[in-house]
Amino acid sequence: MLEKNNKRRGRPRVFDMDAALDKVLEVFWKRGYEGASIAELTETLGINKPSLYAAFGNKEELFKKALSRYVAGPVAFIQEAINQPTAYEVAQSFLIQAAEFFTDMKHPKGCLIVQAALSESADSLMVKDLLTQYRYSYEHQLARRFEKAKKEGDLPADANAETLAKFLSTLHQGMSVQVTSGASKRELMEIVEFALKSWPR
Amino acid sequence: MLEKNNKRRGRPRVFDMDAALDKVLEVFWKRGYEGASIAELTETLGINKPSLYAAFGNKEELFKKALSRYVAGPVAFIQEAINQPTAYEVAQSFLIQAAEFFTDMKHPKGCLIVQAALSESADSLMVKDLLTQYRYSYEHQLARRFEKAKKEGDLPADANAETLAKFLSTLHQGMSVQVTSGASKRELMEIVEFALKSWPR
DNA sequence: TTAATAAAATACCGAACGGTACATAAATGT
DNA sequence: ACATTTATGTACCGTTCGGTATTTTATTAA
Repeated sequence: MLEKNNKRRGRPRVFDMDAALDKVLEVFWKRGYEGASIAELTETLGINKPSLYAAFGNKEELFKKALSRYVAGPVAFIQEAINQPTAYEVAQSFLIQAAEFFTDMKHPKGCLIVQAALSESADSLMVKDLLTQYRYSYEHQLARRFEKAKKEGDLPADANAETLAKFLSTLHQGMSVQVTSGASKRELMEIVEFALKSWPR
Repeated sequence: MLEKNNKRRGRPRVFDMDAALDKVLEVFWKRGYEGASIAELTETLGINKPSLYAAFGNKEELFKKALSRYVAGPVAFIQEAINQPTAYEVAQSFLIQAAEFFTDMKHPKGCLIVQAALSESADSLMVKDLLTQYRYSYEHQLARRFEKAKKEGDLPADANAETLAKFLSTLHQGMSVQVTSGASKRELMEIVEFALKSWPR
């Protein structure tokens, strides 16, 4: 097994890169991509700009690295939802966990992937498109899961897997907006409960 | 009746203020509050910065004036929805018109009030809070309408008017995000149709 | 002990940001 | 004709933006 290389040559880095990326993620999460300034990021980390650029590249690369930690960490609950045994439980798990996640006070409210870059602007175009792809990717995973459910018989044959997935995505994205407007976990749960009433089974 | 005062003293303004505000609105709509720069606004209007500031005040006041035109114009469809005779038709009208509005190619996609200022940042804080109030106000109008529907009997007595209103708001806000990701009118309509299946009546 | 390496801190770059001082031009009131 | 009023164009304000050149410092390899 590979041992961590503690004997790197040159002056040792004074900050931990993974911990730094988690802090960076929080700033992007709160401020959005364009709203997060390099100055705020470096102040948060307690380092100078050249150190930031040397370690992570420019702002866009930095965002992508923080985003990778986001999808590998906080958002992993989506896989748990998809692995539920029935379509109904998939939907229920997805929405309930989203409601809990969005209102968890251990991190900024709402979803980074939904809110970090919604508007059209010249220099955030790549980031906006990247986040759009992520949203579509999650939606597509849900759709495939519901296709499987149709074959397994826990969704009626006439159910539209893509519409069901898009409905969940839309509700998820709306909940992310709601929570930035101050909606509570309890309120989100009531929405979820109502939304699941129309679920076909 | 008051006649339009065509004989104002001093050098006449070279642009029409209402038409200018409509153009300003489009820019804020596309770019968001912070993403819309004074430079882009003045270039769009074909005027210089001092003219803009003299006519409308600073960026925040300018946004508020453009927002007033937004709520008086494009978003007036909400009143039409609220005036429908039954709760179900209110919900149906609200969502269908939102789907049409969001995908209308005559103006930027999505909803200004939902997307213009979602992130937390120092100088857009007032605007963010203002838009949050607007969102809450619309939601509250829906809730009151559904309370009325309960009294009139076209909603069951055990229906929760606030939850129904919040559900519609959430879906509306999610649809606004969906459309900036490229969702079509047809896709939105399928979501709407599905969402209305669970409507109590 | 010295060379090589890599990260640190300082200081700076041009461009864009929101906003304004000031002189000028075009209209009306007297 | 002339003062008054109001909008215009130019030129500028200080600040912040993302990003970097350069020097210094701390470590390892030889």
